[in-house]
Amino acid sequence: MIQGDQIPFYELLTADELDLIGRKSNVVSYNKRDVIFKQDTRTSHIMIVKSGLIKVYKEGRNMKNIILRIEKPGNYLGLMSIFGKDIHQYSSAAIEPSEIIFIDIDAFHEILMGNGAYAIKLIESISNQGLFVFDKLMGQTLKQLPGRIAEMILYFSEVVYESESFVFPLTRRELAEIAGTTKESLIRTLTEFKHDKIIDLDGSKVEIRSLKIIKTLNDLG
Amino acid sequence: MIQGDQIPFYELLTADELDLIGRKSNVVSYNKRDVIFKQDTRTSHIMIVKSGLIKVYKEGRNMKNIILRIEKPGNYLGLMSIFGKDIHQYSSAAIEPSEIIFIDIDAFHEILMGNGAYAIKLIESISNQGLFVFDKLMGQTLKQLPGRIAEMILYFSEVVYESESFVFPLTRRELAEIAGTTKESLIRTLTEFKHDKIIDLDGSKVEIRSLKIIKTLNDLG
DNA sequence: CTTTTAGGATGATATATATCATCATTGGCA
DNA sequence: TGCCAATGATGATATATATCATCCTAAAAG
Repeated sequence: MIQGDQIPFYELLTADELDLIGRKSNVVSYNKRDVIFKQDTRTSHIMIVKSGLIKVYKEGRNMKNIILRIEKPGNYLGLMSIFGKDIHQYSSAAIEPSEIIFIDIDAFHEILMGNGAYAIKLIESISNQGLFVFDKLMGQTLKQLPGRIAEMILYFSEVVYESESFVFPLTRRELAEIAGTTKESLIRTLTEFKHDKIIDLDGSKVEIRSLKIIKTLNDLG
Repeated sequence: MIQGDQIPFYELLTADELDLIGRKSNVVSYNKRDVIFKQDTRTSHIMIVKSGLIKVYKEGRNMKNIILRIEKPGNYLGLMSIFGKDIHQYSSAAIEPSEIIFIDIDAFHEILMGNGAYAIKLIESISNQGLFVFDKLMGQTLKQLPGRIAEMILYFSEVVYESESFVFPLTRRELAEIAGTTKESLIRTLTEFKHDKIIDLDGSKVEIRSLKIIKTLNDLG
């Protein structure tokens, strides 16, 4: 069942609007590795992450992907494609068991038409997603490998898990797809960080030992 | 003076709303190379390009910038920063004599609050800007130099000038900042393209001689 | 239960492109 | 008018990181 408070910025919605969403939506469960939507397919619903963790990625030719972001519960999924084109411009898949709320697109439009404050919140949200990719583009273009790996570690630490110790939820190959490199180069850099006592690394378990150095690497490339 | 039809999607605005914008806005002229707003300053107005050509760029340390997009008349400027943070996340400068319409941010908010259809258009517009950067990120990450230079040439040909012959409005250094490389590498690749009869190049004058090869380079990286 | 496959790790090698250096040309601007 | 700084062009060299190869382990598949 859908609770009102699972909808982002629900406090800006009236009881009627929340009720409309309740009637025009449903929840779908996914297992680890299940694809939620695939690049180049038509958009059909507004999606919200209810639980779990989702990777959003773009698929390139020759099997090379790049992971754009990791979505946590309480965030919209695929908004830019839905409003920008009506073909998904990227794919998404569950990286742990997850639930997604699907909302009818017409009902959502109806709400936006009548609720300017909510529309503005959505504009803010999409703008921030855009700015996030700007930063990622800067990182890719100007930083070299250690800086980009530091950026990836900080992303998990500050954004995804909000902790200095966590477990990578992805394979080395996928981590490389976040940092824009190959799995070999990622592994090498990670073991270097380990030898230099910047992080503790045991399999996928990570503990940041010098946040300062990580941040410096991230800042100075 | 501001004409209603200089406002993007003005057809969705009422006479009253256009009048409000007219009263709450003014036009500023810029010379070539003038900075319009600078990264890390506070956002203050909604901006629309009335005439000219604007580069939008992010400034990195050690004097390395990357140019995100070229804005033409009839487009908003800096929207993502205005709605996302309230500090500009990138800079913009005129690359030819230009005029910018500045609209009071509160008046604009007021319109958005009451005009859902317009808000949705804005959401669509910002979404497309976001998707554009996604694509750029893909290009930067997965393509090598010739592919990125081809991408840059296609950008001018298809988006900025809508013609297969045009004049680069930027220096080689700036062109390199679009393609995410150094000016030397850009120059080399451009002269290669010239020798391979893919383009004619005379100073900044460009004529695409084989659109097919350019597109193949762009697609296959 | 064995075989295959995917992930992780590490070394050797190749290569694309950045960096450094030089020189010619142009265009502000003093 | 003449000078200095910016731009464009090209060659030589350095280097970061991709690519290729191999090995080990664990999990999936037959």
